[in-house]
Amino acid sequence: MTAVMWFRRDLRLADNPALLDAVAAGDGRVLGVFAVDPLLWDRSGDPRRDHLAASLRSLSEAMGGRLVVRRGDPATVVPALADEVGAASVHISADYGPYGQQRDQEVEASLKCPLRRTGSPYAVAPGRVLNQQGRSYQVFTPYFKAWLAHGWRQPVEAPADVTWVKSSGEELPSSGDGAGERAALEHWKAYLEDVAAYDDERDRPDLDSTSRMSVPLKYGEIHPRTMLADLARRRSVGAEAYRRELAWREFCADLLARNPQAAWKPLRPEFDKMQYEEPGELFEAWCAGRTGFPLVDAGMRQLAETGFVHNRVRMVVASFLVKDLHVHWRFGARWFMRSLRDGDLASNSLNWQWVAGCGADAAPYFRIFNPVSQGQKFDPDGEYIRRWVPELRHLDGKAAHEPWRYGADAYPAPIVDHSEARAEALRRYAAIR
DNA sequence: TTTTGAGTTGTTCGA
DNA sequence: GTCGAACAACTCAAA
Repeated sequence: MTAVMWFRRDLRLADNPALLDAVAAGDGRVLGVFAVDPLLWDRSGDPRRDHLAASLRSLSEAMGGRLVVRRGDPATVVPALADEVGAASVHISADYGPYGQQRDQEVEASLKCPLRRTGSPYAVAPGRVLNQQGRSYQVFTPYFKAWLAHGWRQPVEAPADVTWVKSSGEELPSSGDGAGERAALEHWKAYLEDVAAYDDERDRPDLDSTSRMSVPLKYGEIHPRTMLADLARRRSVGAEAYRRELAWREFCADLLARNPQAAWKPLRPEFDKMQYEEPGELFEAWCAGRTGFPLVDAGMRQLAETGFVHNRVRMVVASFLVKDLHVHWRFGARWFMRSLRDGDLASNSLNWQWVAGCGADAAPYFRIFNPVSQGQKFDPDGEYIRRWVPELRHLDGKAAHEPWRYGADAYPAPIVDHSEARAEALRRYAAIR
């Protein structure tokens, strides 16, 4: 017999229980497939497409070049391959996103053999952490405590003996540098040496001392269970703080699984009445990094140039769009999803909602980031600004955060008055209460 | 059953 | 310059 392992966002061989099940079901003979879904591919920006292609290349190399990549609707591609090899079963790691759940049901309906779900991209699958009433949590801290108490299994090894079954498929790009399971593990092991400093330094975009694990996690090049096992061996405040961030990722996935509409609609219904501006010139200035606020522009340019933005800066640019420009968060969320290499629907949408004040355990409406003071606080020497905004490289130290005081002809003037914009945001929030 | 205290990331204002 | 208060409303768990 042969089993099919349908890879999606679990592009690794180690710590992959679904793959172990496929190997067992196929008695060692497994056909590994990745279906390039045009619906998802066309919606992704270049950074995600590039990374996915490179990661598939890396996975295929680890499989002796036998990963079968086919382009097309998974509901056609996967059953066709299963027929081709007379598969006993098709194996997946469960997807809890709104699109993925529907797609998997359609594939299941088209298959002649069973679709077996084993594991998920999370240490604790969405829907497993429940309060005493048997419902999902709306507040992070109690969720976190229950998540810790729930616990997770230990990582599992890569399968020892697999005969990867051949079939025809698309050519993969030749370069897989920096992507894939091996790169993810090497990067993670190196980062672990610094995780103790995470608590103190993670908010500093100039130091760039975050783990950068969002991309490997997005594609499942590593499983969070592997990371949690490593963190458990390191008792430090930094390791504890890092574990909390992994739990936030799972909290977001849990919320989205239970509220599929939360991808683009506010969780709190009163926000349907919130007054927003249509995205126009100001929105375009935000996208392009030409708002005249150095920290906002540095972040948006880092995003455009690299497909990544430091976490602290993501909050600042998001707050600026929603609370200074009064544009609906979904436009920002959509821009992020197109631009980010690590773009994950659950983390992206729920964190935008958190900033906008309409999500679960959301930031209070009166918490409005001041882009200048955030810059002075978290980029004290202005280095992050000078790295991404060349027009301001002539300004020393903190002066880079207030170019209007020190002169910078090539740089735009602020497109709004922050103090007035803040007051307006507070008025609009008051109106829906 | 009811009450109480606590809860990711901030800013401004006035003493 | 430093410091505390105010800026809501609601969920959840413990008492």
